[in-house]
Amino acid sequence: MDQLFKYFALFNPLSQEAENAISRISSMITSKKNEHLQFIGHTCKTIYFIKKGVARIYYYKDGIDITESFSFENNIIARVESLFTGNPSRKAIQILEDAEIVAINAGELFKLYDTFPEIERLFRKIFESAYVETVSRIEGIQFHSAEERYKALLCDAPNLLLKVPLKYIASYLGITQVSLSRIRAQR
Amino acid sequence: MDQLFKYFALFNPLSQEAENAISRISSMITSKKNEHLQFIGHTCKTIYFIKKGVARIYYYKDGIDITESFSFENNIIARVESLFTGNPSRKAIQILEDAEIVAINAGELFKLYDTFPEIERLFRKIFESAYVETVSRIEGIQFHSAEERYKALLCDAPNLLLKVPLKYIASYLGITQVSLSRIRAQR
DNA sequence: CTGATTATTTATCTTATGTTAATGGATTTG
DNA sequence: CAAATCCATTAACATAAGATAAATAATCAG
Repeated sequence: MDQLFKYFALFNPLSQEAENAISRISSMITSKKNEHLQFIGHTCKTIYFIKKGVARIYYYKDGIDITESFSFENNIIARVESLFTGNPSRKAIQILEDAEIVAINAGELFKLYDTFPEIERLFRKIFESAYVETVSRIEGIQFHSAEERYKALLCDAPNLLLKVPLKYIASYLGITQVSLSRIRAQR
Repeated sequence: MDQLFKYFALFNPLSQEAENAISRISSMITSKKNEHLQFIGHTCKTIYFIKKGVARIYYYKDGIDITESFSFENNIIARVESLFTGNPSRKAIQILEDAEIVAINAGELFKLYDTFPEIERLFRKIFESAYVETVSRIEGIQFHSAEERYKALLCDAPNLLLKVPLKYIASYLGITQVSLSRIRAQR
């Protein structure tokens, strides 16, 4: 759990009691490549922290598997469109590289908000920063070609290539794997 | 201010004291078409609530005016990428239809978070829901043509057309106004 | 080791959108 | 009120990004 609390401290350091409270509603999971953490149709009731490994969120668009996002070590992953609305999610979470994960029970977490304003503040800040990232991703999608986005992605996450099949990267970029191959081929 | 507190109550109803505290750090503004609420390069220190009128956030991409978002009556507008980071914003806020606006001092508001957890919770929820909207907008941009996005936009905000010049809608959709005209022409 | 999955290559084709330019209507402003 | 500016439409043409299909090569996993 230490690793998790170090990550939290980047946003809002917690008191010992708050950390204990979070520990109590969390569990450690190990999961192997290609396994699912969450399935399509279920309502999201867990926030995951990736200690080690890689995961993605994906969904089906017209029967085609689309990767919405990747998450690496030392990051949170959650299907916010379900977590914050209570609606069932059309999305799934899948492990792409053997992973160690902390699973935080979201229902219990939200209850902790009442007794620990510092915890509410922590997650407010975490999701504010995720929100800001998402806003700037829109700009990237709308005004850059697939090639530019691919290069930007590599800058952002250079080890992505080592860990993730290209077909997932292609769908993340919004193109076919054939197109991605072509992009990679030029030089 | 009543209208604002009704809007707030949709997310998290406030106590009388909390409402008073917010009133104290807010001011009423009226602004005419084409005026600016916020300029490029300034750090965002205000959250606006639109009681009446229309506004947009825009920025320049390669010298071209791009509309990032529109906001209508009964909605919040803020440049979150600056508000949450403290960085100067590359974006501006402009009024598109004569407006009455409540301006909330963000610095003071964030201080209120310490004394009024209910206010922190309120804004947490407001921005969580904005975040969810933004996530789904990405899907719209990546997997729908400009034509589909235009139609979806009209569904979403039917009175947009009456209030906003088409050139702004075009840049919001990521296309030129010539292309938008062509899309509108077919039937 | 062998079948299954994944990646690459090539070739062809589609189509959405950009660019430029001309026009007429609307709106602002001196 | 007239001139000037801005806005939306239309047309003609260009183009380039990416889809699709099919065949091959490489890699992975049981």
